[in-house]
Amino acid sequence: MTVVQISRRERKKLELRDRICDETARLVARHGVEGTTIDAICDCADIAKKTFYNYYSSKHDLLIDICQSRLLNRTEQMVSAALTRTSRLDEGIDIVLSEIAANNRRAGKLEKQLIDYLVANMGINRNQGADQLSFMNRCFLRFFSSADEQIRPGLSAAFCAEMTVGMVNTATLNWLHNDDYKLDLRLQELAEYIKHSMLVSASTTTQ
Amino acid sequence: MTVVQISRRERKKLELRDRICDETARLVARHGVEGTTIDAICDCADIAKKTFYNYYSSKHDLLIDICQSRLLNRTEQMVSAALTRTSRLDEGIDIVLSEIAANNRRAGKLEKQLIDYLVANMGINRNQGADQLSFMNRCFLRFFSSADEQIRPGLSAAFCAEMTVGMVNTATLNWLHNDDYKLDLRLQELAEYIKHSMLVSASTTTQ
DNA sequence: GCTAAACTTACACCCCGGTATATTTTTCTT
DNA sequence: AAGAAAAATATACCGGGGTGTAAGTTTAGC
Repeated sequence: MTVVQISRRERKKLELRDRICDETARLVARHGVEGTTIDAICDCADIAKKTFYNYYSSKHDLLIDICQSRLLNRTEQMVSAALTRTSRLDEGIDIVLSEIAANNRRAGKLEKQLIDYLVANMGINRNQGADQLSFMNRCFLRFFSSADEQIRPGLSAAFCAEMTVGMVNTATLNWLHNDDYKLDLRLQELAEYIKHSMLVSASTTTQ
Repeated sequence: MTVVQISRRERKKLELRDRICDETARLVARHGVEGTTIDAICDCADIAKKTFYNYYSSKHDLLIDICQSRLLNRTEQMVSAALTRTSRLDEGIDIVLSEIAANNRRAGKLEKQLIDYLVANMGINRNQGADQLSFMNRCFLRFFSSADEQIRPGLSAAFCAEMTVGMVNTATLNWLHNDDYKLDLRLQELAEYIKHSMLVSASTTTQ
């Protein structure tokens, strides 16, 4: 039955990698990104420093990995889910942006730290790995490309995707560093704006 | 005649501050931001490390100061200049975005390093000082506020300013980390988009 | 079971940003 | 010209990210 062609060695490696991530997440939730040292991570995960560097080439690498699994992939899934629920981009935009708002609203300390790290380091590909900004761009590119005909003539899917990412990011950043920033309202405003300016108005719809 | 109420002490302090900035700029142009160490800066400026920290509280502080004087203030002046040349926001947008494109096109290594640092650290106000993102927002807010009546009904000047900053930043970031990115074209596209979607079309104009 | 390869470990070390201390030099005041 | 205040200095140090080495441990495959 179990065709899992995975050796004990490989399995243990995966487990350890997970443990490193989990312990790091715990520490970041408690002490923030800057306050979380590699040594502390190694202590908690009960490994030697050198072992850590067998798994991640740098602290940045580790953090991006955590962001990828806990934020970026989630966003991608959200966008995909929106596309399966509707084939109309205007509805999709509403769904996605309101979900982003909801996620941020209920974000705990860990999530806020991660969002902060991620958005602030957007486009920093210190390492080989694909950078986060491109990831988001591709994610929204898939969204807009799924229905070119709903995009306003003159605009390209790539342009819409890039600018959407840029606007969402800037709103998120402003929210993170501005206590009285109303992210929900801004994203709602943004959704209206995007629908109105990037998409052809669906003739059969509200007002 | 010379009413300059500035003591030798104050003058020397200003000179030294300038020297620190200049030497840092030279080093950054040659070795990048990461490759420029405080020790190297102190060597070049011929001061003790402790003296450096009398002038700047951190490396970040210094870099932001350099960015402020060489990028942000320039942008602000550009926006102001655009407003004196025309009272029409659509023309202003064209002027500003094409100048940003031109500036980036002829940016040397130093400028690219600074833009990179600045955009990547947008919103990171590690220190007390006003952060850079707010600065840009205020800058464009002044722009849009100067002629509310030209803004599309339903949109606010604050919203337009924020989103403009976000879109320009994301385009800049994509350009920095993507060799075949056509920033000129994107910014042109963006200018058209902004004019069309944020501003009321001036009835007396082209097509 | 035995061996080779993969992996982990402890420990010492480098680099860099930033701090502490105690002393000397420069400038301002009068 | 002398004393006070401010600034600059050399030097040693700390903490954290990251590396190098040489030995020890686990695993895979026979």
